[in-house]
Amino acid sequence: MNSDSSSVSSRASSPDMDDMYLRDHHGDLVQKMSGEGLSRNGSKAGGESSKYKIKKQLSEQDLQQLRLKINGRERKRMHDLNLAMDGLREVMPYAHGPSVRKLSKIATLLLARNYILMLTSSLEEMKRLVGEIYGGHHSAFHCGTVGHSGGHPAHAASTVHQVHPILGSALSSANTSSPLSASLPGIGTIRPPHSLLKTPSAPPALQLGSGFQHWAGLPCPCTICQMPPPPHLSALTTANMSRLSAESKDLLK
DNA sequence: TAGGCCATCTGGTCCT
DNA sequence: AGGACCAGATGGCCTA
Repeated sequence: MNSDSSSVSSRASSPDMDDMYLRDHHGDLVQKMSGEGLSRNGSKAGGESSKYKIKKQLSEQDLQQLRLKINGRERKRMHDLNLAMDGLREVMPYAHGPSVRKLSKIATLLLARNYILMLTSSLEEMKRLVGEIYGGHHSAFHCGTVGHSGGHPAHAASTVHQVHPILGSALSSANTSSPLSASLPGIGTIRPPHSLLKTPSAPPALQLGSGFQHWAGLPCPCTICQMPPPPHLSALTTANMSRLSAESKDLLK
């Protein structure tokens, strides 16, 4: 799961390495506690001196135990943070595989930010376009609503149909040359950081939504789905994805 | 070999 | 008081 743990297995991240770290840092620890370390606390504010008194009452062994306990907590906290970071990497539109180097933390965060911005921009643009095309009489997301699905067995039976078929076809389209790509101002404002992503190979094309199926081959009974989708919509999201992919490539340089 | 990335330790600060 | 969070320091590993 945690790819870091495998690559870092030789490091001291494994719990059974605590002893080694105790030995490695033991000298430093003892030196700080018996010498300059504690007196440094005492030289601070009055509150610190009280702490110093409390600490001084503890035996050296107790202090070591306390230090180990604190270190362990901190280690666990950082491991949890790394797990969350791995979870973020998993949902990023980025190639995952043994041949691809893992995104660094900063690259993951920056790419995630760009991704969110891109999705937000795409969503707003799609809402606007659907509003323009259908005059706002028919919500673009009606198929997922309870009210609309009530009378249609296909709607009730299908749990795959989470987005409007038009959006689904847009998501699954392979066309990358769209005039709409130029009409997405938010996309153009997304700027990749420089030289933060590195990989031996370029990331594959993004294929979000490629698994979408329109009613599993059945025609959607609603009025919108019986209309042919506007041709320019078919490439909407793919264009955005291509943009994001290009940005990812820039990040990978 | 330099630089990037990372894990860990450590002390300080804030919060409950 | 104890725990969570944070930032600085340190050292190891890896790559260009």
